[in-house]
Amino acid sequence: MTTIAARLASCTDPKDVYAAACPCRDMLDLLANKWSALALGALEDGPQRFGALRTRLQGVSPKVLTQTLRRLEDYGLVHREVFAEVPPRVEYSLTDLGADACVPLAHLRSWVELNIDRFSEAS
Amino acid sequence: MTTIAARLASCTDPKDVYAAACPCRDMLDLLANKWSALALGALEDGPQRFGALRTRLQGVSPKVLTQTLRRLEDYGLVHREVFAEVPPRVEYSLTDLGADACVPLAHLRSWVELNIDRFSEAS
DNA sequence: ACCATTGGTACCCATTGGGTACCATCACCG
DNA sequence: CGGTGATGGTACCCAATGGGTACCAATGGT
Repeated sequence: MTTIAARLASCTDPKDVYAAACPCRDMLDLLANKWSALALGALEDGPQRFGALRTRLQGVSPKVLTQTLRRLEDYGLVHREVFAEVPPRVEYSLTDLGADACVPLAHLRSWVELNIDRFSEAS
Repeated sequence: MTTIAARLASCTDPKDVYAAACPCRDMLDLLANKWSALALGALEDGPQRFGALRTRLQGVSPKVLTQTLRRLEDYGLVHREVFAEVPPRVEYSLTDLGADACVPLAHLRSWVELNIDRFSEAS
């Protein structure tokens, strides 16, 4: 097992997203992802159930949503709480780190919406 | 052929990255991508040749770099200029739109570098 | 004659993104 | 007492595609 701390220590030029071996690269890959950006943004409104997120993120399949949320949970951006009820209830919420990550992601999302008219047409 | 303008018009709730059919979704997918974010950031320093970009974006393969740059060019974020020389010289530079897009992406990159220590270890 | 340089492309492969079908459980209704 | 609905997934399967390596074209320099 390789912890993030260990990888940072063994990284000759730490904290540089342009270095292939730097864990920053992995974190950028995690955040610079369509579904991650949308999921974190949705959770800014407060804790959400799986079904609510699925509705909000139009077009996402349950499998992909699960993958996305679990990955965010693994890295400490999202908290997952299961309630022992029937039918099952699972609530996802932002951790402090996740809430902080929302700031730059929100900028990115709103930049896209504000500038969509300026894009060229795809070939 | 479907232009962005046409797709925007036919989109019931325009300019919403959460709508599956909105072109904003595609643009978010374009920008919320590891290599796009790194390539645009590299070009902030001024026009760069293919080889320089390849060196800067450690770990990128030529094929993937080409794909990334061409896609950015298709959507009007990057300008590609070929000089009729031997050996060939190709310079990539930011368009005005690309330069604007760099702002939120730079925030994202620097946020990652500043907060890397706070991430949990991956499972 | 031969090599180095540059910006790719051709080809191939494994990973994985992604979709659909299905499940387990219990409350509730008839 | 059987049927139905709600919920949060997982199992399974597949095409796409991300990605790597090998190679090329063209010419100036030695």
